[in-house]
Amino acid sequence: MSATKDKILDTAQRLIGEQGYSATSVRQIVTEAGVNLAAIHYHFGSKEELLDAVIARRAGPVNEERLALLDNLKQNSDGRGATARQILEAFLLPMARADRDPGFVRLMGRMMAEGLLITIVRKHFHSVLGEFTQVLRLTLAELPEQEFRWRTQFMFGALAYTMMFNPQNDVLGIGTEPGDIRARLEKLVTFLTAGFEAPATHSGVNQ
Amino acid sequence: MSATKDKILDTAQRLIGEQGYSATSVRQIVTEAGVNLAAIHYHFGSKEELLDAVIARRAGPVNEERLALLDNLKQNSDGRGATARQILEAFLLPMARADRDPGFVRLMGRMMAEGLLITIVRKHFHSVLGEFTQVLRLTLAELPEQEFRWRTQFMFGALAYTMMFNPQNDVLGIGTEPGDIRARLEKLVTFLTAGFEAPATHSGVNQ
DNA sequence: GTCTATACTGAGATAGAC
DNA sequence: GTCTATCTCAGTATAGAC
Repeated sequence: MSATKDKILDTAQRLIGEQGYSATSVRQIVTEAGVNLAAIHYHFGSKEELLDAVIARRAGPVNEERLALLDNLKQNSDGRGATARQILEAFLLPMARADRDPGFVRLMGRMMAEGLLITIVRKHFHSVLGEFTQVLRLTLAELPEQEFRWRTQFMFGALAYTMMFNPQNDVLGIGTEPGDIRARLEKLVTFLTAGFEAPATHSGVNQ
Repeated sequence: MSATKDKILDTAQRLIGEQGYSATSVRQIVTEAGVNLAAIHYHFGSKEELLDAVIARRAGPVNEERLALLDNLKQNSDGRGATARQILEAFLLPMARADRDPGFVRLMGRMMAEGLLITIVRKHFHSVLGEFTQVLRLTLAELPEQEFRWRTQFMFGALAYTMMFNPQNDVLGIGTEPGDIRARLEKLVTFLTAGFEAPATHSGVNQ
């Protein structure tokens, strides 16, 4: 692994996390990394594949910890299933481990929020997400299917906003303080647990 | 108001809502609208000001209905304040009125999610958002300040994802059905109400 | 007042010299 | 492995036709 490659990965993660994918040019990345423009094409093929490499570099450990925690839940909660809170903690808190590399958390939030290159995000997280929604579905078995799926969507939106939050450009202008990532995600778990456990919406035709 | 201007506004709203702001070129907009490239500069000045005009065209009625509903709540809930659910309904459901122009809802979701041109979104919605968070803060007076602010962030993330949802490019791949926008937002109100009313997170140093 | 043709700068991608 | 030159397409700007 060349030093050039690492410098590009580090710089790309930082700049894309701060500014977004589209707003970050490869020319800015190579300038700040101190390498040549064509180096990105040589090492990664394209801007999009560079992003893929940035995510691939850090996604593995996070997913491994998630699955390990989920396995623990499956074994220790014999009889009745794990609680929604336990499942959500197992899914969300491993991201806080990446706190040693906070740029990765922000980058993932950006990617989930922008929604354009979501195929790359799915490539690295789709299977583990499927495992979690399956377990969570059993715990919330009484919830109508559409209500459950929409709540999963709500979770992702809230998670994306939480991860990409940056006090420097507070999108809401409400003065939220960052705190460390773990404290953030713990607040999110509280919020989501209550949301998922709420009784189903009683509405008219469209359930 | 020229027909050219309207055609540009309609096409821009649709394409940006579907593809995102950065992924939509002004050349694509003028081609599909059947007008000349320079028309965007002539009528709006720039791509960014075009987006501003698209939002300005629809934001007014939504905000007026929001404030009217909030005023009703203030008057009818003498003694104790309005419930969190009532406040969230007054803030979220007026967007469903724009269901007659579903492209606007999707566009707003995109803009909130992308976060790059959030200054434009804030320009049209910041003051009404401030009114709502103020009223909601009184109802949830016992909640620690940081917990309340983070929950507002969670709300925005979930709202952005909900509004920009498009079954054609389901970002999570979980097969969520769209339903109509009102049914979606009602489910979101249920979810958010429970989340906001949850007891504060009991944690260590970082409250 | 509106619209068109055209040119300018900077982006990502790529071929080929070294 | 690295760099220069160049291609295409993006947003923008302007001169001038109607």
